[in-house]
Amino acid sequence: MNSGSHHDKAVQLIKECGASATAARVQVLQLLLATNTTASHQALMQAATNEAQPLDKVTLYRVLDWLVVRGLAHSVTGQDRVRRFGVAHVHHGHAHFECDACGRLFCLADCPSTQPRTPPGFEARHIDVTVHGRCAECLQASA
Amino acid sequence: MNSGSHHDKAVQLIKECGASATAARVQVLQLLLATNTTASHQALMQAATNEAQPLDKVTLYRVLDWLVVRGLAHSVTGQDRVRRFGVAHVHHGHAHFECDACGRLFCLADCPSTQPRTPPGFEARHIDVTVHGRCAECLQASA
DNA sequence: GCCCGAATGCAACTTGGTTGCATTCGGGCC
DNA sequence: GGCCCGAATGCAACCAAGTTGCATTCGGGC
Repeated sequence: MNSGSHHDKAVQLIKECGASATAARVQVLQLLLATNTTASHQALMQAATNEAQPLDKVTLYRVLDWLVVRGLAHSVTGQDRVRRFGVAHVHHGHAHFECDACGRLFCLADCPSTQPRTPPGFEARHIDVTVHGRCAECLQASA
Repeated sequence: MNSGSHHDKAVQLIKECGASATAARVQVLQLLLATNTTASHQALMQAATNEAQPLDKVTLYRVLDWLVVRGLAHSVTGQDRVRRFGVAHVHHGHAHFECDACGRLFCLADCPSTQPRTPPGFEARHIDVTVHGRCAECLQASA
């Protein structure tokens, strides 16, 4: 994991929003860039602590909110009621894979999903597709 | 709302599981039958209280769990981290509509959605489609 | 009527998340 | 360089959803 380049990338992305790249923002975005799935608040706290850069849970919540509002991150709520965050890529028909065993969420390549009919009077904004099952890791672990 | 028939229907459904139709179970299932969308734990508590049949929150959680396990109800977690429950119908490709304004979940008729490719080593069990937008009520309210 | 397991109710607790407020940071201005 | 002001941070207290442990009650079989 090339954390140096993630650091630079993070700073760049934040600067592009016209905001100052504070330590907390850079750190969180860097952690998100370093994961290829999505990370829960808890996991991010842990990761920050492991890097000897512990950050306040409130700051983390606020930074995550900020990143989501700015469109740099996106959040998804799993069946376990836990929100998970990932870096945002431009995506349409964005699908997720949720592992029923470990609860982690993975982003899937875009999929050509047809929109179901909505009842009359309802306005559809976007459609969210989640595939449930077991991730490779959990499958191996249980084998 | 014909609550008498809902009561009988509830008793019947529970009996069909070979379980005793206790007051709490009948009441909760009856409430679920009476709603055509889904109801949160909180809404059910409120409804029970309104009917002068208040029930303990723990009992409600346990009854809901029981109903889900027995296949009489199903639960869905919304973006607001709140689980909502509805009566279960047999459905494949079952889609939901989640109102971004009021957070309520509606069941949509089955939809012919194509399953996205999963990464190698992943096992897909089922696919969950949720349409986001505004429900008729919230649209009217904001107009 | 008695017994036993299942169902219920209460209280205490855990977890994910929020709010309020005081402090610190950092960048523009003199 | 020093000052000022708003934004960002950190702490503590709080809240809501959900869970756990345990004592009590219900209800059906004997």
